[in-house]
Amino acid sequence: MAKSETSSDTARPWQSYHTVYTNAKAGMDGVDKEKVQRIVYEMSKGSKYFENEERKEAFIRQKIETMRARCAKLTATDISHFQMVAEKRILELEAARNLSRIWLHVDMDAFYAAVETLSNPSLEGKPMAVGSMSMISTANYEARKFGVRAAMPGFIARKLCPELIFAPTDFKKYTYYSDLTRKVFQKYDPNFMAASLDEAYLNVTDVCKEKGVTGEEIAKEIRASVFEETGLTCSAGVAANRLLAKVCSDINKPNGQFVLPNNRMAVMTFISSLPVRKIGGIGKVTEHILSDALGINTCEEMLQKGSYICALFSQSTAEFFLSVGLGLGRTDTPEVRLQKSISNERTFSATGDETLLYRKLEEIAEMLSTDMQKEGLCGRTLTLKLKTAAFELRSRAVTSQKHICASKDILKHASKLLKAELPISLRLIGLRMSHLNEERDGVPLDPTQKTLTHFMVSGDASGKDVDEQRSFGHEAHDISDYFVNKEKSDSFTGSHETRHSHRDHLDSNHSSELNGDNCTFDSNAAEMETFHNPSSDVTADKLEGTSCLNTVTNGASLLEGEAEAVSSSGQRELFLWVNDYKCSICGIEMPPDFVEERQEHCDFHLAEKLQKGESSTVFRSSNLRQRVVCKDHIVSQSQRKKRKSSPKEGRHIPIDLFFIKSNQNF
DNA sequence: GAACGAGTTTTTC
DNA sequence: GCAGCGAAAAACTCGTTC
Repeated sequence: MAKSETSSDTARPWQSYHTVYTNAKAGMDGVDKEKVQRIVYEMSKGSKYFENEERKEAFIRQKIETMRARCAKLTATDISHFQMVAEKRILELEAARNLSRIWLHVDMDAFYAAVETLSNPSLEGKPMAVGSMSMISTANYEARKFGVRAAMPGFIARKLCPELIFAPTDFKKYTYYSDLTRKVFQKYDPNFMAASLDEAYLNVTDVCKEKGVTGEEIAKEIRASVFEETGLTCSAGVAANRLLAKVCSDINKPNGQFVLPNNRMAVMTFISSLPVRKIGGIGKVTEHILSDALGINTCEEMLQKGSYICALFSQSTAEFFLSVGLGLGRTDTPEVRLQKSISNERTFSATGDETLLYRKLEEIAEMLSTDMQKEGLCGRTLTLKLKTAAFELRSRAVTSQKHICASKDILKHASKLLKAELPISLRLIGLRMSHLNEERDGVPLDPTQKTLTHFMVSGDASGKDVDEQRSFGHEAHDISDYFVNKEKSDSFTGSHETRHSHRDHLDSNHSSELNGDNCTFDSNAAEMETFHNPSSDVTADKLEGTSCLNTVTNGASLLEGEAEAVSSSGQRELFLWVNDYKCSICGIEMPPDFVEERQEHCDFHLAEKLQKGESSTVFRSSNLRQRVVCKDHIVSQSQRKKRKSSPKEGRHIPIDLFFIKSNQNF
């Protein structure tokens, strides 16, 4: 089943170099695949990229070997068991087959390239690609004849086709034309699903009924209409579900369509010989695994080897493969398609220069923030993606309790993550925000998250006062030393380099304009909440860095929220970190960056008081508001793993238990 | 064992 | 002449916590 190293591999080493470029794409039927593979191999070998690809390839081979070994270990009883499992699942899937819908997948032909040709007719008939020397986004059909295609580095593309003309990407233009096509789609399915700028799924069941026409006729009409509106051609696939419609739209590309009748026999015949790679969601790696571990190359074989699929893959993956074997796909239109994450990343010449790296990070944070604000999104989990000079990928994430979208907040957390990875030589930095909601910054904490802090400050656990009460306008934050130093050195402040459109550039070395906010303390970054008590001047004292907190030597520490003031029975009692290190109540020492542990420690003392029965008056009175809390809960899991909780950990009260206890006191 | 978070992998254009 | 391989999103896996 598996491909073993043969003598031809040694004689023609490029044959075992798996790239995505030999996968048949529309317009590439007559391409000399071996020649393309050889050129790609020869231009790549010896590079760091190539070495990394080889590492990845070896990893996949290992995975395949493991799977084959697992297959070999399956006993006859195992196989018969999994055969039954597969058959049962196939019957269930078959019972749910829905052939009542007519789905249309519309795919614009070489979209970016076609738009470029439209605006520059001299490109007509010439091989051209949209992109740059480092990477191309798409190629027209003339270029595809040479093996040039999307996701190929420009320098390889030029080697394959020396006449190749490059056009820079212009997303504004593509968006404009995309909008024109969408206006057409809208007429046929108001709930059409845009898959990308140049692709959409339309449920035309209703419109076919209304007009008394077939899916084929609607497809023709739509394609004609798109051409009329844009001057661009597209291809369409018509089938009973989205998965099949997508496969169908590729069959008669460009400027064609294919209709798969809505009957089981037609679907099964169509799917039987279909290579698995044609299915959306099955890419280079899955194809490789299915082929080399299980000998599965066509969709039909998914069913034939159902027992092995059920034995080797997770339930959801097995189910997907079996449904592919049956030619099943989604037939519904999801009511809401919520975006799960939003990200921005940039590649640049590999560097270990920390100043440069921080500058890049800052640019990306800025771009991400802009994108998020455009979309009206805020997120809780920030992931830093890094690609080392050796092309190895890493990611580090932090999850905050608060949804954020401001660049200064993003940068604050991103800086911490990056700082932990230094020194490092990088060629890419990316930032991704997930756990999105659609509300703006400053949303209240999720009321289901019953943190002690939240409970205390809101009084009624609703959290509604949190933002109103957040009053520190001049906090220091825990941003990396770099930004503090940067402000001092003024190496960026006041520079007014142009900010370019982030989508159009690879390897752009521009520096974004750095406004004062990014260099100075920001108002939200420390996430410090102050609840001012008219009878206490804690807030004012802190702001002025005087009197009651003068045991803390470092003024900045005060502003970082490293002090806690707890009021008890109207009598002010200070709880703070002496010398920014030592708990004033029990004397336990904890470094300043143990933010979460410190918070936990504060909570512990507070809970201790409550347990001693000292709490009721505190909670009943408005003095509750005078607690100054440090709420920076944002600590990466990796950091958490490294650090152990305070020695008092054993006495920590589970938060839910605490709620029960304190509610009893009310 | 479900939910969640972090980190990795895969796919797509 | 020379070196040189992207960006975005989501799924998946695994460990931790409750």
